[in-house]
Amino acid sequence: MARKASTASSSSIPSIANVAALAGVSSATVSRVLSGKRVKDDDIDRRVREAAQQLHYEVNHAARALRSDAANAVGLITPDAGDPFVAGIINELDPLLCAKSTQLLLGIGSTAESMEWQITAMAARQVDGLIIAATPSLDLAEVLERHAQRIPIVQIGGAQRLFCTSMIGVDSAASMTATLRHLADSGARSAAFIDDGHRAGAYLTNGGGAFDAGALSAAFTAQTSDFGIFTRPEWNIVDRGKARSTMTGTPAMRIGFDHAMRLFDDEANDITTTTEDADGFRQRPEALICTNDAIALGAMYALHTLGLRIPQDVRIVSHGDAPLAVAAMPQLTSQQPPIRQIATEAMRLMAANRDCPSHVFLPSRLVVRESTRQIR
Amino acid sequence: MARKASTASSSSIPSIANVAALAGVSSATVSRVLSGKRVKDDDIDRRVREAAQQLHYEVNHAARALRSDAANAVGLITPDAGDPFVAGIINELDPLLCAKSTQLLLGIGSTAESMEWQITAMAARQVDGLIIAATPSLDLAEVLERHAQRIPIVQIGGAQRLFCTSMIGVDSAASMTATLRHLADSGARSAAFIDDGHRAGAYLTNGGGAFDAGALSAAFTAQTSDFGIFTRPEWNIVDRGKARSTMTGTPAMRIGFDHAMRLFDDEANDITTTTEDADGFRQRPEALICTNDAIALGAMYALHTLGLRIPQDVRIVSHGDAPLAVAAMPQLTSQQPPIRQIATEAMRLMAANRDCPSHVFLPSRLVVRESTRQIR
DNA sequence: TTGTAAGCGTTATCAC
DNA sequence: GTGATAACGCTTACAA
Repeated sequence: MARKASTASSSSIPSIANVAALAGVSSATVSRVLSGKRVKDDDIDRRVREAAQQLHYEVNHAARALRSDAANAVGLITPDAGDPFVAGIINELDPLLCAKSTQLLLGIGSTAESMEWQITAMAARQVDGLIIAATPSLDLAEVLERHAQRIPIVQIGGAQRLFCTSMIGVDSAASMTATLRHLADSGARSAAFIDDGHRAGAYLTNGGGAFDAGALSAAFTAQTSDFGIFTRPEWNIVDRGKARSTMTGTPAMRIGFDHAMRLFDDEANDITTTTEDADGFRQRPEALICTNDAIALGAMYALHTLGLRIPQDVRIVSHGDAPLAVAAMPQLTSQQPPIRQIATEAMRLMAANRDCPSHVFLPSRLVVRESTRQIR
Repeated sequence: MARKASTASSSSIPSIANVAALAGVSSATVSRVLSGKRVKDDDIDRRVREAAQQLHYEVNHAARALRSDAANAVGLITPDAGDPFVAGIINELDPLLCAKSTQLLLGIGSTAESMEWQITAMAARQVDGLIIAATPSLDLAEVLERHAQRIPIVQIGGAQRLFCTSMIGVDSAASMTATLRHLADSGARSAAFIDDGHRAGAYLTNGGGAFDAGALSAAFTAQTSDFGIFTRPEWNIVDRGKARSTMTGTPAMRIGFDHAMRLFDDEANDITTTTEDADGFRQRPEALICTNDAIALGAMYALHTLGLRIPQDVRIVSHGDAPLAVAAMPQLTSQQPPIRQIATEAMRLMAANRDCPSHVFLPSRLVVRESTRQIR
C-alpha cells in the first residue's frame, strides 16, 4: 500500500489509490468525486480533482466495467463503413458519445453469419447498446431477439420490425409526398420509380441506406394519382434478366443505366419529338425517382448517351443525398435523410428502458438542385 | 462458490467458474485451455470446450483486460468516417481484427484538440494499438510522442514523421512516375498539377486521403522533364484569393473548378484552335494531375462549361480512386491506394515491438479509365 | 459525509 | 500439468 502511493509517479499508470494518497482521502471518496456521485464543491472535491489532474489520472475502464457492469461503450454494426449514410451517422454519433465518455465499437458484417458473429462479440463485451445499420434483406430476427433481452438494440434504416428492438427509419410516405409534389410543381406529368432490388452485400456508397425501398415503392404507387402524375406498372419493374450494360461502375449504377435505357431507348429513336406530343408523357416518363444516388447516376449516364437533357427532357430525384448527388452533372435533387436526428434518436432509444422499444419514423428533407430545375 | 456452479444456468451470464464446475476441472485450467496456453488435445481439453459451448460461455473482456492488461482492442482515429480511403481501411481491417478477436474502437477528431482528446481516451482504455488517419496539417507531434511510449501508434497517410511512431504512406515518387509515363504514352505533352492545399477539417470524401500532396507536388516538379512533359510553375499554384466559383459543391470541387477556369479561360476563348498550334501545349496544359478525385471532378465541370473535351482536349488523372472516380462522366483515371496492404501493414506494425517503429511506403496502382483514353 | 472492505471475472504465480 | 490463491483497479454496501 505504502509502496503504491510513494512509487507511483515514476512511470506506471496512476490508479485511484495514488490520487487518494495525494489528496489525503480514501479511494472511495475519489471514486465518488470523479464519477459525480458527490454533490458538494468543497475543499475535498477540489483537492481530489487537483490530484487527479496532477497525476494525469484516467479511470481504468476495464476495472470500472468489471465492477459496475456498464461498459461505457456502444456497438455499431454495418455491412460497409463506406456507406455515406452510415458514415454520417457515425460522425454525428461520436460527439454525443464523447459527451458521455462512451466509446464506439465498430463491427463490419455483410452476411447473416458475420453479422451474428459481430453481435455476439459485442454482447460478450457487454456493450451498453447496439446500433445496427443492416442490409434489409438479412434475416437477423432470431439473433436480435436473443440479445435484446440483455442490451437495448436500435435498428437504423428499417431493417426488420421486431417488438424487442427499437427502430429508426425515414417516413417513406411523407418523403414520397414531397417528391411527387415537387415534381408536379416542376411540370412533370409522369414518372417512373427505379429501385435496385435491395441486393444484399452489394457495394454501397449509394446513399440510399436510410430509406426503405419497399415502402417508397408502395408510397409511389399509392400517391401518384393524388398529384396527377401518370405512371405505368411496367416502368417501375426492375429487369434483372438482360445485363446489356456496356457500362462500367457499381452494380447500382449499372441497374440505373439499364433501367433508363429500357425506358427510353427501346422503340423510338426520335424521343424528343415524341415527348412533345400531347400524350408523349404516357409513352415515356418525364421524371425518374431513384431509391439511391448511384442508380440516379447510372440513369443520367444512359440519358446522356441517348442525347436526352436533364432536366428539360427528364427530371430526376434520388434518395440519400450522398456526395455523389453533388458530384453529378447536373447536380441531383435528392431526399436527404435526417442524419443528426437519427443519431440523437438512437442515443435516446438506447438510454431508454429496453422494455419499451419504439419504432420511430422521421421525415426526410428534399434538397432541390439542377436535376429538377423548373423549366417554363 | 457452490451457489454459482449450481444456479448458473438459470439466467445470468456464465463465468469461467461455471465452465470449470461443469467440466470438472479448476478455473485456472479452463482459462489455460480457452486462451490457448495449453497445448495438449486430450480429454480435459475436450471437456472444457464442450462445457464452454454448452453454457454459451464468452470470455468477459473487461476482466481479462483488467488482469492481463491487454485490452484486445485497437483504436482508429480519423477526422471523417466518410472518407472513402478511411472507410476502405476499416473494411479491410475488420476481418483481420476479428481473426484475433480484437475489437475496433472508432474515434472522430478533426481539430487538434478533439484529436488529442480521442487519443487520450483511447489510451485510457488501454488499447493495444492506435491507428491514426489524420489530416496532415494538424500538429500532433507532442501528443503522439507522449503516448507512443505505452502503445504502438501507426499513422496512415503520412501525417507527421516521428521517430516514435510507425507510418504507412504511398510512395509518391513512384506514383508520379507511373502517372507521367502514362500521360506521355497517351500523347500529352504538357501537364498541370492541382492540389487543394490540404485544408484541415474540410469535408473529405475526396479520395486523396492516402496520398501526401506535398510529396506528390515535389515529385511532379522533379520528374516532368524526365518524361518530356512541359509545365509552368504558375500552372501549379493554388490561387486561393478570388473565389469566382459560381459552382456549388464541396470545397475541393470548387478549388478544382476555379483552378481549371483560371488555366483555360483567362485570355483566349478559341482554345481549341490555339491548342492545335505547334506550340499550343505550352500555353495550356494538355493534362491535369489532381491530388484527389473531388478536385478532378470540379475541374471536369469547368472544362465541360468551357466546351473542352475530356480526354481529347485535356486528360485528367486523379488520386484516391474513390467511388466518385467511377461516377464521373467520363470516368476518371486514378491512382488507387493499396488499401488492403495498408491495413495488413498496420496490423503488422502494431504487433511489432513499439521500440522499433518503421516508416513504410507502398506503391499505388494506376487505374486507367476514360479520362486518359489514348487518342490517335 | 467518509472510510473500510468485499467483491466483479479473469490470468499469473506459486506450490504440488 | 494441474489446482489453489492472489492480484488487476474500480465501485458500492456497510460501518463509523
